[in-house]
Amino acid sequence: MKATAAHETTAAHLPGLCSLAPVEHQDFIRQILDRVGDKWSLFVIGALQDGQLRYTDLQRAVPGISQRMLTLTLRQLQQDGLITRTAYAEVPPRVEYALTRLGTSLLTIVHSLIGWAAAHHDEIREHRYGADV
Amino acid sequence: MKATAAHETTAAHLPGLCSLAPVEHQDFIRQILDRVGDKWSLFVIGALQDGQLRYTDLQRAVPGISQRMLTLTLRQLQQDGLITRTAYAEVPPRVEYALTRLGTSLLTIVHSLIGWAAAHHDEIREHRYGADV
DNA sequence: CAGGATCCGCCACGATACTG
DNA sequence: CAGTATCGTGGCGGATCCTG
Repeated sequence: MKATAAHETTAAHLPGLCSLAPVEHQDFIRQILDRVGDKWSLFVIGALQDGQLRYTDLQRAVPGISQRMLTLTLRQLQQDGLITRTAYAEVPPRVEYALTRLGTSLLTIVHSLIGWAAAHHDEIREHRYGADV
Repeated sequence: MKATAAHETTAAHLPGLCSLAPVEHQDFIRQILDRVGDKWSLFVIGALQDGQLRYTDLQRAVPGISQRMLTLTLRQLQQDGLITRTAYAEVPPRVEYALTRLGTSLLTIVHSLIGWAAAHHDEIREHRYGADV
């Protein structure tokens, strides 16, 4: 309400969390973050970094993932254009999944994140489990 | 890559998702990912990028976050050594939160992720909501 | 082999009320 | 102002069974 609070730069049109991004992109950022935060998507992407894999290969490549989650994750990733799905009309059926260019570009980011995690691994652990070393 | 196709099939001690990282780090990666994937932590970190903020400032800076979630997120981030909490024994009470060096380094990664999201914003949207534009 | 369909437990998260 | 305590819920994700 009241527009007049112009000189008050506070929250109104202010970056907000938006220090990160323009307000218009916020919910989109949220979506991307949700996807990235998905329990499995990054692992699936990681599993595909060396080339295409079949469904069962992925199951083995990502230990602990359930069929349901694998299927769902794959669908989401495909829908976002991060991976491709190629089904061959053979018997037994064969389906290959592979990263798209977009997916590969995301992988780059993921790598730096993993790299960061690995680099500060110990540092964080220290903080978590007793900072006294 | 898998060229040699050793008799020992890959799965057992194999990289697994580990294309991403050594097996020993897997659960740690998971933890980091969980934190990054947190609904709010990245936004809180982003809000702090321009300097320290107080509790209520953060509430306004991160629209939609509840007190409960803000408190929990802050605690986690602090425990991981990503932010610092400084309480002043005044009345009314005042508490300042700020990024640590570690937190700032993570912010860099986050920025590239946000940057990626912004850059491929349209591309992903196309894929999601009907690829026909 | 590559998935669909279904049931269900768990806990992350939100809303609300209270406090030092 | 800066939290804590408590309750309720959605939906994420696991397990299991079924199919083309």
